Amino acid sequence: MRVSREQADKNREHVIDIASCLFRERGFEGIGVADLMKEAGLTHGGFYGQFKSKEDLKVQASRHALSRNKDRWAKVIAEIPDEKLAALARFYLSDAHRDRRGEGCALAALGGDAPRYGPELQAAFKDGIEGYLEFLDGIMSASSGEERRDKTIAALSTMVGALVLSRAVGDEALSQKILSAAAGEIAAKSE
Amino acid sequence: MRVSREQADKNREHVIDIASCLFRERGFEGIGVADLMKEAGLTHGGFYGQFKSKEDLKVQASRHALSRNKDRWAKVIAEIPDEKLAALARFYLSDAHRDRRGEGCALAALGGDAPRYGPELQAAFKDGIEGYLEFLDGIMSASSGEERRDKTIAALSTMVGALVLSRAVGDEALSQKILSAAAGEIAAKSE
DNA sequence: ATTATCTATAGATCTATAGATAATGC
DNA sequence: ATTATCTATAGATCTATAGATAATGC
Repeated sequence: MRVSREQADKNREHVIDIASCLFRERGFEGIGVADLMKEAGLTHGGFYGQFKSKEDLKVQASRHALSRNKDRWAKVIAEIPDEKLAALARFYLSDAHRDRRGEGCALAALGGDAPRYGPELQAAFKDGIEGYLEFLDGIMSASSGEERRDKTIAALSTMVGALVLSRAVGDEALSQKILSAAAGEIAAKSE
Repeated sequence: MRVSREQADKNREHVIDIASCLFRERGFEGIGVADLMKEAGLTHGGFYGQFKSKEDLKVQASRHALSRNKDRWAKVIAEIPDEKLAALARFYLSDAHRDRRGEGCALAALGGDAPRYGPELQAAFKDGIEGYLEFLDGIMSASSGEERRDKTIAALSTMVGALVLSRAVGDEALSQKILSAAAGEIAAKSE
């Protein structure tokens, strides 16, 4: 039954990885500890040897998802020479991203739920959001200082809001329209 | 025990009203039927004489919240002669709105959860979002037709996204910064 | 007679823990 | 000897229903 310390570490990471997807897909309350562990190929009781509580996993899974999302952003625009923000907005506001909540942006998938939980989860989201803003600041061509930061914040807000709305309407035509309108506005503003 | 048909209607509306607040505050899964009914001064079992299921109440409470929010918007800008969109953005992106999830915009409070439920709930959100867009179209000074609709969609996305982020960070300074930056950008764009 | 609401409960599910088991790591 | 994981279960909670009760509405 017992596995090596190395394997145990891998198992824990695997649980965090699976939780980060299933929480984004079904919400923090949409999946239980037993089902999560089954999905990871482990049994229910083993969970509490690795995590303090389900809340603890919510925090770790959120940090994991936010960090992975940022890495993905960096990869997407690495090869693009200019108009980086417009390219990122197109990527973020794509059908593929909208339809894959489990792998997509944790801000859009779980940001609305974050304020209902404890300070540790909110700290995870704070760190995640600050990371995104710094990243966006780095690819913003326009202006500098406070003005740039304001534009960065507005761009992130527009992206997150549009993705949330495009997923909530449950209507393909309107959903498409929301994605393209928001992407278009961000591109126009970043010229 | 039995009350008049009129009183029964009032009771049902009261349950919907309370549910629309508590769902926004704690999430659809954050409050149970028994506690909801207790909050309304009724008993658990009575719920199923008024509603088909909890999911049914989620739909009705969402429609109720979205409709009330829109009425509120209309009142807020009724007296304002021009720069209506900027005024609405300041109202929407205020500390007061951020801190009162239970009475605030249902798109920001529950929009991220909507895609996890059935088509009837998504239809409620679709209708709500279309209502907001038509309303915003009416106060948009700039341009007309498709171009105006795009700007309307972007403005709503920015407002919803910024409110979600300002609530998720759990940090007063950053939260304030997000609200003011987004309000400023919307005002600048609507000139 | 009808029906809005009440009490009581079935049945499922959820988080967390206790104690056993068996492989690792000293 | 330690510990990662397992089985089993406690105890709480949740949705939904059954059947009783008492006031309304014909």
